Amino acid sequence: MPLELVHAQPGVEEAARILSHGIEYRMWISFFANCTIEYEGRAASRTTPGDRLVIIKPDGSVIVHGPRGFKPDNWQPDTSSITVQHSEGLLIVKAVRRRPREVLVIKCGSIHSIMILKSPEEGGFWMYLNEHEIRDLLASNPSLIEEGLRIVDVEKRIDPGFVDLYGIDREGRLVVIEIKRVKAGEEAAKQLARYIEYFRRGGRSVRGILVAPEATEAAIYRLSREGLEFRRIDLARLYGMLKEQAKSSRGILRYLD
Amino acid sequence: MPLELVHAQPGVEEAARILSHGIEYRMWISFFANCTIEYEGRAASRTTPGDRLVIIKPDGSVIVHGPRGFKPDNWQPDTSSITVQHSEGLLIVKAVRRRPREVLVIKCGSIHSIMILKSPEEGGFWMYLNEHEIRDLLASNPSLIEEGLRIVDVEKRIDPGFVDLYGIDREGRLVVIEIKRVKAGEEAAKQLARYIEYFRRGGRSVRGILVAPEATEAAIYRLSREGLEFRRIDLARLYGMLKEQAKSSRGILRYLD
DNA sequence: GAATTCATCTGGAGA
DNA sequence: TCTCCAGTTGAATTC
Repeated sequence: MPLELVHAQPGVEEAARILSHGIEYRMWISFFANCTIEYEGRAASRTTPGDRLVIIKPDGSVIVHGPRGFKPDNWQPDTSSITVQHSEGLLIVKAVRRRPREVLVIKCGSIHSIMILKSPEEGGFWMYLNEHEIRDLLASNPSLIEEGLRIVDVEKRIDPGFVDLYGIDREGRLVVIEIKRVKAGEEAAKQLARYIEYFRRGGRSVRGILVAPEATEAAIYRLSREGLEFRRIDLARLYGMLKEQAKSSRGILRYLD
Repeated sequence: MPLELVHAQPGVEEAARILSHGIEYRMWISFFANCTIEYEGRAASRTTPGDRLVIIKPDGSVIVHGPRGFKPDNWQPDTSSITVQHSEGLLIVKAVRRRPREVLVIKCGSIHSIMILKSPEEGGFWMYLNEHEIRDLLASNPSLIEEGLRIVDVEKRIDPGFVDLYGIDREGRLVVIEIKRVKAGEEAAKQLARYIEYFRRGGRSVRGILVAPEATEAAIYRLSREGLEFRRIDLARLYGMLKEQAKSSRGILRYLD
């Protein structure tokens, strides 16, 4: 049973007491405050005052969010120490990181509200269909790319980088396969072209296939210009296959449906 | 004067009412809940139940944090709609994005606490020494790179991408300059090589200089093999120059020290 | 520990 | 809209 506490409009002194206690007992803290942020480390920055949401997690991560967007205004992923002080009507939270040496200072003029959670529960884990899994699924089901294709190598290292899949088609020709989990842009086509060029320089005849859910116009054009091919894959279908696999093997993915 | 509200242990129905109201009036919401997350879009994922912090910002961004680390468990940066329902003892928050089509569903079994802020104030803005500023500083002080160098163009667009700085040295030769704010890896050297190749294909003799605080072994080797040069810059010195500039011009950077 | 690569990367600028 | 590229990128894996 989690223990939660909420505070509206605490004074600076009370807020300092609450935060110190929460940090000491590794609680999970979230508070709204009007504050400035100062950061010095790999870069240096300073902000004007504004309303922000400050999060301090049980593991010591500190994250400061502004009112817009996905990205935090500032953060400290792996703090070695967090200290709380109050002086001259300001609440000051200082988070220090050792390597690289970085200091984050949050100066709060007023604290609007504080929420604290002492949770006995670990966050649930999660799983998703990433490029690795797409690659492995295609490696074990190469007919999804082309009938008669046989995969010889996965993540084959060559000079310009890594070839996702490397196989032989039904007519015995070498096939280099580049996989993108999202819409493939021209850059992906260029990358495949670089790999192919490497093999052709070595005097080998080779086909190149870009595999992705979709591709931009520029990518398609670049592929055709380089004598390469595009093969569309259906992510939802692959996800379904993964779920089937998971069900039959009763593996880690059993939570999927 | 911001308006803030806090709620401890609201029931599912009350929580739904509070959240709907907050979203409708574009308030800033933060709540602790035991929940699962389902996401389908560019990837697909589902989690087991766990305690998490959910943030809904005035601009419609949704962020879900687990108890550890800097990165959120899940998010939706630019929602086109957020809906709140309750059914069978569950509070369900659904955030949908149009392009790319993505759906994020948060199912809460219990809500530990809710914090809401109606803030009249925009978050403060901030500034730091980024690659942009390094580039501009070097453009107006090219002797920091080389005595007698004259800058002709900044962010010059060519086919393979953008050239950071483009100039002419004291002997009248063309110079292409690639800047990195952090330690330059082999990829930076390759990028410069691609630019240089573009000019040399055009039949022009040209020097290439990689400018960075430091460079990896692989980068240095690649540079020497391609007949390119490396020039170390001192970030602290540039930062000092920036502060001097800011002081004398009383410009936007006056907060820096 | 350094270096390399991926990420639901995000975000911004330019054509 | 697409493309290119920076980021206090972070995080994981390999060397």
